Amino acid sequence: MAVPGSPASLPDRERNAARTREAVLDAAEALFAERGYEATSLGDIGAAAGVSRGTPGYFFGTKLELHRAVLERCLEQVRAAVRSGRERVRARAHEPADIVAGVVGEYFEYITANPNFVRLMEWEALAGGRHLREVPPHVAAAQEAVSALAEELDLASGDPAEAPQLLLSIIGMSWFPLVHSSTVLAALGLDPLDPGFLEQRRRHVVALVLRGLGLPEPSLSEARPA
Amino acid sequence: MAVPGSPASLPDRERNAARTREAVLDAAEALFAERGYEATSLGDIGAAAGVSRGTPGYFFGTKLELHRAVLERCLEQVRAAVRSGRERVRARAHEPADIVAGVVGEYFEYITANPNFVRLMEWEALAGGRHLREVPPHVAAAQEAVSALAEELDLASGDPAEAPQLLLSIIGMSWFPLVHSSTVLAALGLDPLDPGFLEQRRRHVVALVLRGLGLPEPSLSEARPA
DNA sequence: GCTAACTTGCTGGACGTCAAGCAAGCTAGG
DNA sequence: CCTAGCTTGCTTGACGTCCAGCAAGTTAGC
Repeated sequence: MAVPGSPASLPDRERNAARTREAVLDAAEALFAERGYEATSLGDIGAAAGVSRGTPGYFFGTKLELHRAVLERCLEQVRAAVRSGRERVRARAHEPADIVAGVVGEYFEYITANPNFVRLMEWEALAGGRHLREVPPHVAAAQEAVSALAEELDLASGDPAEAPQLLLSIIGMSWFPLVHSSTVLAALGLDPLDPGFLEQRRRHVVALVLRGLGLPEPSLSEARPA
Repeated sequence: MAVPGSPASLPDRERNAARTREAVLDAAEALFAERGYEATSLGDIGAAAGVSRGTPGYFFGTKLELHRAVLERCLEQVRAAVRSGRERVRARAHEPADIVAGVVGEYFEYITANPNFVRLMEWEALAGGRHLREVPPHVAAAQEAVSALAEELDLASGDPAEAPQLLLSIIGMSWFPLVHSSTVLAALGLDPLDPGFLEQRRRHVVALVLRGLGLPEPSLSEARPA
């Protein structure tokens, strides 16, 4: 594209494999999350990353391998976010009710700010989890969450055996508005991008979880996470 | 396939437009729910319905129109099921707590027995609701549900303004295990086809909803719907 | 025999993958 | 320093496959 002799030619783009690889990964994440695996072509990904249609294949070999790389990176990010969120909350709160409220609230805010993760998981779930199965971290992440929850339940003199059910409820309630913005939410006239709605939703989820545990409302300091 | 002169040829299939149309619709519902819109070809649908690859197009014109027909039929069925379920529960229960518990429980059992609906909605949601938008009943169905819930909330001296949030939670908690059987549930070692798990899940959802409303546990007669 | 109920052949487009090619640097040898 | 030769980064063309839609054909039933 950039003719060597042309004075008007852009510097084009410095050749930088690592940078290009990341750009492809970013573009793939956005498109896979938006349209799903089937409906996204390698050409689309290349175009979105500002490279040719062959470049994604050059770096990742096959479309499936690229998808796996996207899933893995995204899962690791969420796992890290939850871990650090939990530590942050435990540093400033000690009552189990406050801790559960804080962690659930932070999780809610994280996925709201990074909806790609939820959409990727949703596409993958509908496809039967065939690609995710080859991505190790997802099992560890789920079990980490359930055992952390069981720990708090135990401290709150609740039943730790309820932890898996409670986790399913937390995730289900948190993911739902992100996924169904254009169907159920639209039919109800709710706008999932409205900060007011999100704040209300976060409060509702936290309240349902706490009341479900028989725990009191959290103290004021936990009403909003940092 | 059936060679005209061949004596071994099957009686083939009596010609019956209405029956064939239904067969195509059934096959399309199953395949769209299973694989999604993009990954399902009209040829696959024809094969599953026991007709040629051109027959779906003959009856429904275009793939998109067939999809819309599937969505519409499925939505009407759910709407009818919820309506009749509500009437059935109200005929045998009068306390708001019992009614809410009964209707939520019946809804849970219906979608568990007919998971096609949930999967169709989920695919559609991820695709941006573009096809569902042209199917009128879905808005009415959602609003019907929220106003019914608001009514019960009002009777239970709860806040009717909480009805939309509560509906989102009920749907989110109920749908989640159906959708994520192969991802989150699998990672946690839970089997969503196990009746024991489903029973546990149903109780958990109903309990969370009731406690969220500040309502007591339902009376024994509502522990299991008819 | 005529119309409705299908089936079969065809066409144009899209996509994943592979392979060839080119160009921008890097490096060794002078 | 400078340049030949090699490596790496990326693009382009080609091939095989698949599919939706259309049109022409065929069969069944009245």
